[in-house]
Amino acid sequence: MEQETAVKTLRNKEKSKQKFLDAVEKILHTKGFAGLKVNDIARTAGLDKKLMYNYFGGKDELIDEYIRSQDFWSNVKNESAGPMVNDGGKTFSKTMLLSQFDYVFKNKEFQKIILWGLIENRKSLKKLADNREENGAMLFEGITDPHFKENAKRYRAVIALLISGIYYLDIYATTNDCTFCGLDLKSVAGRSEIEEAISFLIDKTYE
Amino acid sequence: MEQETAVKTLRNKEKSKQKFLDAVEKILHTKGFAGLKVNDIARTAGLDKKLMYNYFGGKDELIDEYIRSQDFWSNVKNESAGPMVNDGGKTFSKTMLLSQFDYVFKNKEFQKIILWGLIENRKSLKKLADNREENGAMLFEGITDPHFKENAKRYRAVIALLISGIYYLDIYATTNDCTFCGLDLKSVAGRSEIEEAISFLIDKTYE
DNA sequence: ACAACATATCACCAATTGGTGATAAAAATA
DNA sequence: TATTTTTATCACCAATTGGTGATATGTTGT
Repeated sequence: MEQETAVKTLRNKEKSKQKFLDAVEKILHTKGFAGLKVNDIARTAGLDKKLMYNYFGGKDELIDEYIRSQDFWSNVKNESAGPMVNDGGKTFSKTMLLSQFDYVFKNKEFQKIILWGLIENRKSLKKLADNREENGAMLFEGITDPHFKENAKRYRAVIALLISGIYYLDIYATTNDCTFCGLDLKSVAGRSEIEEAISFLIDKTYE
Repeated sequence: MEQETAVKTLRNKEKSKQKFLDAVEKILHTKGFAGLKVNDIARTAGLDKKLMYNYFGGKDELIDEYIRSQDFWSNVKNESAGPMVNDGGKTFSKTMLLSQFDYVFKNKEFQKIILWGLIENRKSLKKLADNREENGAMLFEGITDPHFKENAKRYRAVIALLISGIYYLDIYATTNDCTFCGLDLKSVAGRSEIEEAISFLIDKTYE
């Protein structure tokens, strides 16, 4: 009995907190971060905004907790952790980049988070960025730096350009109907061109 | 008399309109587009907001006119239109990309405009994008498509990735103190790495 | 059953938002 | 000079914003 009632109470509070987090995601998905107003969040959650202050401390803390709850990078790294052959990270790099290109395109919430990192300077966003850097460091220091030796930094720069380009193109394709460099980034054909270019550039970098 | 003319210009419609446009730029530079509130714009312009409605029709029209007034792409293309050697556009591509990397980093207003294009879907922003596509088409159709022939689209994809990457990295460097792929994008050293990688990738693409 | 506590709602606040009609003040025109 | 038009300011509006104290409702432990 004690356990049952205790769980019940806990579940209610947690359920309400979750409703707020879900509301953030929903608004983020539909209106973008500009639409994240206190009253709207509460209305979307179906709860009084006072609870938001009680449970999270305020809008900013709620948003921070939402961002923290989206552990995008651990998802990504697990997903793309495939066979690790001894080719200096060539296969791994390709797989990672192509996987990112697909993942970011499909995950609109992640797009908003990325965009957010270009506009605002939140702690929680910086933490995500740090997380990304840490994951990247494993690839670089463990595999590609030893392989490229004196050209190690140039390889990092290539990856930086490609990841950035992938982010930008995916977000651009989502919010714009326009082409980019004459390529339709929403069509399978256009996206294939980008994928081939990614693969091509990695190959050339490893030559 | 000259003094009368001076008084004349004190009450000048065009000058007042310009004050509003300047206010948009100033706010865009300091607070970003989220700070573009009607009252703030009027206060920054040092004029009554009513004039904004009289002269432009409203905030949106004012902003559209500001965006239109920033003909970034014609500036860029004139700037980077250097010597056009007969190397299939290799030198031109390099110069253009490196020039962009520098230009966007220094021009914070342009960064905001680019970001804006990833968030909102304004007519005036679409027009800028169309402008960019038109300028690009001249390079592609006139020079690189004939050079790369069946691989023409892959070259376009490479340029798309590099331009996008340049945009993203420049904006990222401005709003974040964090590194990207272990590179400090604010330092001369970090930026040199990116520049070398751009040059390297173009070279490889033309091999 | 009952006190103590957790959960949730409500009414209300001050500040800010976008927006407008009335009107003053200057300039142009007659 | 007197009148009309342009330029600019002011006062005010309704709606929305973020935020809080008082209070109700339900749950738990004794």
